[in-house]
Amino acid sequence: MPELPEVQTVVDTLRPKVRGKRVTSVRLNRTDIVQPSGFDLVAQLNDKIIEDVTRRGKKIVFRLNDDQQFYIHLGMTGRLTAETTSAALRPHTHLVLKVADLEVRFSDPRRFGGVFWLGHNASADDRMGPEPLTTRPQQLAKRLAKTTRAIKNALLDQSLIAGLGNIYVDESLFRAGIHPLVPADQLTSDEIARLNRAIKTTLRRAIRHRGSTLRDYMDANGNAGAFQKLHAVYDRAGRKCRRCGSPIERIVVGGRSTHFCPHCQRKR
DNA sequence: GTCCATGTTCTTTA
DNA sequence: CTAAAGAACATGGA
Repeated sequence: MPELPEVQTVVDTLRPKVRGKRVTSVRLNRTDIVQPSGFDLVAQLNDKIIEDVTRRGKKIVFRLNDDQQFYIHLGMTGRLTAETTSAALRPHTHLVLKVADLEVRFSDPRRFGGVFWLGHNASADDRMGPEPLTTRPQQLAKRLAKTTRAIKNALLDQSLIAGLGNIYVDESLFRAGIHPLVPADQLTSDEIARLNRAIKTTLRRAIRHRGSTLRDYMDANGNAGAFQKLHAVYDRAGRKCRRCGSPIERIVVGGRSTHFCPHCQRKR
């Protein structure tokens, strides 16, 4: 559920509710969602002030008043919400922070997400590629030239470019008119310029529509996104291409379902 | 029962 | 040695 636009929307809705506020209690229901394992999250978080909440790739980064940092990754099914104490607790709620009159709750049925302590020294940038909203075409070109993998797989690699996932890679490739199986190092500079632009436009539109809700995603206020209604290819196999009317195809690339228009995204 | 899922990391293969 | 491909993780919905 959570790629860059969804994570950005969570941060945008959570930040005003917690920034500058003190964590007055910490309840950790499952210790195995914390990294490094065995770390005493409760002791380290309790009574700290949340100075800021920001996004890096798909990470939700918290900075505390003692200048320590940690991040929450939502994995596939994670939700991070700020709710009143009386709101019903979702199943699989692993962490609850009391912040002012609200509870910040992290729930995640599949537990692919988690809480990652960075402390003073570790950085949220570790093994992360550039932010796609500010990546320049030449920068993307240089990175793509280093791999023979299909462009679909390359764009999913967070160390190549950070924040894209299965939905927005498919949507961006459609907008750029590039077939998902083209080897990354064979894209022309023209195609890369188009791709770079398509990624930015797609992500900005998705953020404007508060992300895509397919099943689990909601922002910190519990609201679903609306961008799924505007998807051109993702989860639209067999339906008509919005541009040319051809049926959208679904193939499997690197174990992930991949959607594209065989007419608008020709393989060379 | 089967297959599939918005993600990442570890292991195996080439 | 390195890059790429595959398996694994855990749960729930169709």
